[in-house]
Amino acid sequence: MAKKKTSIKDIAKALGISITTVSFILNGKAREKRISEELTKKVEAYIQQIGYKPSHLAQSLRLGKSKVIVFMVEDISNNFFASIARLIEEKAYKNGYKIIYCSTDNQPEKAKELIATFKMRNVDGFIITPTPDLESTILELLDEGLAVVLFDRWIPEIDCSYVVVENEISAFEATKHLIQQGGCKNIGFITVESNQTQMLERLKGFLKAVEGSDVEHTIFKVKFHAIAEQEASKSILEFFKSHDKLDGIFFSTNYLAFEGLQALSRLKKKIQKEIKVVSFDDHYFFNLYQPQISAIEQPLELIAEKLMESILLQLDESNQGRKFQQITLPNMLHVRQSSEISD
Amino acid sequence: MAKKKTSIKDIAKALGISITTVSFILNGKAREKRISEELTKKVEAYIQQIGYKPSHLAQSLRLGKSKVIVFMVEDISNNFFASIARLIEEKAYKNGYKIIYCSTDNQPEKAKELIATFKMRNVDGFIITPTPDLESTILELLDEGLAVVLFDRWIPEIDCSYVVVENEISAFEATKHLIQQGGCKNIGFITVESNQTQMLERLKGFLKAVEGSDVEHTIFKVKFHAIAEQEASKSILEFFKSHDKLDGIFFSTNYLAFEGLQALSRLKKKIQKEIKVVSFDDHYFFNLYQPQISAIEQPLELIAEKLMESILLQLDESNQGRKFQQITLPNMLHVRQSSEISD
DNA sequence: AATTGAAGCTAAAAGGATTTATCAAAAATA
DNA sequence: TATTTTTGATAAATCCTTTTAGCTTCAATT
Repeated sequence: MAKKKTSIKDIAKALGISITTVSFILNGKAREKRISEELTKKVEAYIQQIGYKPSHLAQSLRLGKSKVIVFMVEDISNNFFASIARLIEEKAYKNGYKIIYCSTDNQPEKAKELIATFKMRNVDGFIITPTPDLESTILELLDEGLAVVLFDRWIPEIDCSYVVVENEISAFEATKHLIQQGGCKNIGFITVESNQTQMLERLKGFLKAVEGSDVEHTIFKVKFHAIAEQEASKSILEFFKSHDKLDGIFFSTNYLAFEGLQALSRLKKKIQKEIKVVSFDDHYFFNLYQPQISAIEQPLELIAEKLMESILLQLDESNQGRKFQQITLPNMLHVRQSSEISD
Repeated sequence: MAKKKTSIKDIAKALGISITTVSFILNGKAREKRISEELTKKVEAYIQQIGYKPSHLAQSLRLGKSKVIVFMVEDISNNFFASIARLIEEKAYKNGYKIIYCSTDNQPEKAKELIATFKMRNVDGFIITPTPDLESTILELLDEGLAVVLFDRWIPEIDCSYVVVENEISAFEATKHLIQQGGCKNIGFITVESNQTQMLERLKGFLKAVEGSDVEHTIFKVKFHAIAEQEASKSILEFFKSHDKLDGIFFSTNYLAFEGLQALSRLKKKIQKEIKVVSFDDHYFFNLYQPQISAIEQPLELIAEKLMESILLQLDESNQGRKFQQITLPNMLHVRQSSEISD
């Protein structure tokens, strides 16, 4: 088995020419390096015939570029991240890059360790949803000339590329919608206890909308351990029990909404009739659920596109000068039954 | 920026010894190669101090192993595959392997192209959900000594490792359940038009259960283009309209069920009261839906575990001889409201 | 005839590791 | 004392490319 791969050396030997010549031809430098057209054709034909492909490993070693991008997210099995993974995949392959994924679980130590292992693998770039406490590590990456793009959340202290969405504005608008179209007078905002920028921005948008009005509001932050131990539902249930005056709920992300929906159904609360609901991060099921749940959709394709555009820009050797892009994309509120006046 | 990485050469020079010695010590061969304890300690201390890590690229080139496993699935954004991705990730990293993912969309050409690109990247192994028409490509991989494990579906013609689940038995049991506990007399089986082994096995199990009884049944295969173009829901709706006598439905996979649920809700069919429902591939949402949907859960953790076990076995150099494992795991039927007698 | 220039191709270094074969000095044996 | 063994370390080949610097040969110029 395992017949050993043919190398550029074998080709040179077979044709009785030098390795250098073959390499030049392979890299399309035949003209530039004045290799005769005749020889060029002959070599190309031979390469074609035996189906030779250069070793990426050797190329990487020589060139110091591995053509690998790391996609480091909080949890690759999460629908949002998996969808982005799917979308960046094609663009990466089209540009000759491969993608290695990994999940941090939002744990700084894990993220740092992963980054360290990848660095010694000579990867070229990182697409990252940063965990807390990651500034110095990311600064190091940038310092070493690696391509970095943050997404979903970002780090205010660091000047680098990122792709995020208009969290504050969208949360503001969705809250306004709950008030104006939904007629809510007492809204609960359910979020996670964490300092992730995207969550803080959503909260900020909510507060802005609610504070300018005569609407009452309550903020509930689900404890981190509750999410980890899948007790979020119970925790949210307790919250609802002790706040039965609420006539509107804003979930800061879809997995909280899922837990919340379960809690509401257990309490026999009638969504839409008794309580309006809207969630950040649209999901297939929001359409399927009865009643359908209003939600803010992030522009996945656009995010993926911008992510790749941004990282490829940094990886592009020919391009010099400032390469950082800071992109904030608009979302789209899907108004469904859960936040409309019931008839 | 980008201060160049220190190499083993630098270490040798700094300590005034040879590269060979450093390499031996790095690889824990100091004793075997009779390097004095004194020197060994000195070198180790220095390595520790400057935080040197060997270049994986150079190692890979030299050793012909890249420590990379390809995870090639139908669609990485699919919840099932993304979950497996998440689970194998840790085990891979723990064993020094990295995982590159890619999606085939079940297209043979795409799969072949991807495999070709990865081969020239010197990856060590493949975890694959095979598309149709992939026998020869996979045989080539095996022939070249690469580690291969198929999962989800397999290729009967090829003798190699795979990890699948008891599709037929579980489908049989779930159908029996519909008949016996659900009291169904006329069951529809909704599946995709495809020859994927797992789908055929599920159908087989269904037929076996239904043919031994006096229960009527109808098979409906959603056309491939309908799924691709997101017209599955419409197509299923039509099916339901033309088969309004059905009192039970078996969905061969969860995404068909989601579409089917939408169709049923549009038809105002009361699940549980008028029609029992069960689906293959359990999903978080089945618990959340009202009524909760009965479903067959695949043992994700176990699948992931066996996948890694099986591929690591093949990658293990020390182990020789037969290395193929053919594993079939049992599923678990979660009986929920949708298939129970309504009270 | 001597010099210059271009055309066409190649030797060899570099990139960072592993490993085989070898060597010098010290210790053990005859 | 002469010979063999052991100890401790290393030079150099190898993995497969890319790329710099250089080497012929032949034609053109002075």
